[in-house]
Amino acid sequence: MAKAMKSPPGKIEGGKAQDAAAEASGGSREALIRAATIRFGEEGFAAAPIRAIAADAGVNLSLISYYFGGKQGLYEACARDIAGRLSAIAGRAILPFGGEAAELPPPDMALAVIERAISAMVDFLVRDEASHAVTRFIMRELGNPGLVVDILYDDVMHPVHTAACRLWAAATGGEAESAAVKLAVFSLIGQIVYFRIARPVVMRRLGWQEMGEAEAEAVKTAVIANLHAAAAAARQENGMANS
Amino acid sequence: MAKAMKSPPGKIEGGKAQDAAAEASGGSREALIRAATIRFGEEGFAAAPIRAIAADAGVNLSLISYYFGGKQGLYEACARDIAGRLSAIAGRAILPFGGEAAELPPPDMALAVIERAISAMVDFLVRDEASHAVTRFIMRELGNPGLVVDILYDDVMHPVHTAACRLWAAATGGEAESAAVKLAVFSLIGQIVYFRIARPVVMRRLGWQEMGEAEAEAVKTAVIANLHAAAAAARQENGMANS
DNA sequence: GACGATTAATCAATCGTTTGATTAAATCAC
DNA sequence: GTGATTTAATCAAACGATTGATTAATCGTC
Repeated sequence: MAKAMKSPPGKIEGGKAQDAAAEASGGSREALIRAATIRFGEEGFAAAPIRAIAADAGVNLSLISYYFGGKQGLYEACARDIAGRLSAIAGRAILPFGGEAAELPPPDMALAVIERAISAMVDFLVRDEASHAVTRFIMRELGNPGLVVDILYDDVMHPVHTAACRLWAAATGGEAESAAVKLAVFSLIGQIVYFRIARPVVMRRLGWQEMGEAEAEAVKTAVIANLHAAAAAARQENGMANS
Repeated sequence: MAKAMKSPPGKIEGGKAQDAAAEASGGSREALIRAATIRFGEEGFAAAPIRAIAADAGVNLSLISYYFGGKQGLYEACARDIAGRLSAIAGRAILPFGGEAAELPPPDMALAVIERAISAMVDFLVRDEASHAVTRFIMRELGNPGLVVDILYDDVMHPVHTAACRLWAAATGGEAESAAVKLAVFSLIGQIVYFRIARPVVMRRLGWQEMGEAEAEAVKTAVIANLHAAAAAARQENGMANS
């Protein structure tokens, strides 16, 4: 079905903060991905008209077919872009301490690394407004697991989760690849993700008017308290002394 | 905008398991809600064509306008239907023990009630295939908080969460309406919900081929372990002796 | 036969895609 | 180097399909 499409026009255009329109020459491809990620994230694939995306990007409608072969191709390009960005963030944040090549720290240090990772994850997911579209993009895909989930899993979720499991095992004395450890780590991640997904509900129930620094700090405190409680229980289970 | 629409045709038709088509006479309204909940849940509002919904329900397209005033009205009817069903389930499961009218049980009993609620929630959310569409319906709405979220919050989430907070406070000695207790309860709920949302990722990482009884049991074990760990820590924090 | 329920037929609007033309840049021939 | 030729990038316009909604006629029942 999809016709052959042209390869990207050389320039990658990394840091410039130019959101609304493509530059005078080139950059249309990047502008489309930027605009489409927001639209797709906010409205979903079907509800986001390519005319609106093209208008947001400040380029002509036809360039979507030209560069990506169609709406579907643009969607997949957004997914790959998100996977790349998240992979870069995760690679910087946790892989140096829990990755396969990394030498694992002693228990209390491992716990501190996890604690810092939780803090960063809360800041990104719960506070950063720029993550809204990305989060919803991913959640929508998780509902229809397909190629995009494959990419996200292989590039981001699996390496990050594996590294976190190694750190958790180092902190509590378990076996990094055991089901119990994997599920414990998923539970921790789940708490954070939930505070993102159910944000409107949480804010209403807590009487919060905004999700600012103080509110994010309260969320961190709660999750980190659970982290320490679970770690203490796991250490006891594994016959490891609590510090 | 929405024209006046007809009120429902008497019969409510509760238990009959007749999914694909409306009954010989009447029941078109209920068949539409049933079919639409699945379509909207799986594909989202914009991506679900009313022609497909009508075909699934085995009724004529025009009946959507006739009964609900249009596609939007059908969507809201689905939301109210979901809120009603969830409210019934929750009312049966936790409100009798933690509701405002209920006399709170002693600490260990309160913990046991929470444990049972978690078990039921995992069975419903993670295992029951019929909950897929409902879950995704709700998550989509949480992304665009509006009238539907208002209904769900008031009818289901707020009463359930409040009851759970009362039970948690009874179990650990905290203050039921304190921010710490509310966040602790949200954390517990979040873990369960996450295992539903990220099911494909969890299954892949754990090497699970299906989400059967054994797998659900493993999830329960992990979440309940966190429950007890968090409760023990909270009791210590509040100067309450652990049993 | 009157009225609520249901139907087929049709409406205008919007969708994603394709087309053909135009411009700017790169490549080639000499 | 310079003019000719090819390629890449962009655009406005139009196409056919599908969308949600509406209409007027028909059915079935009391």
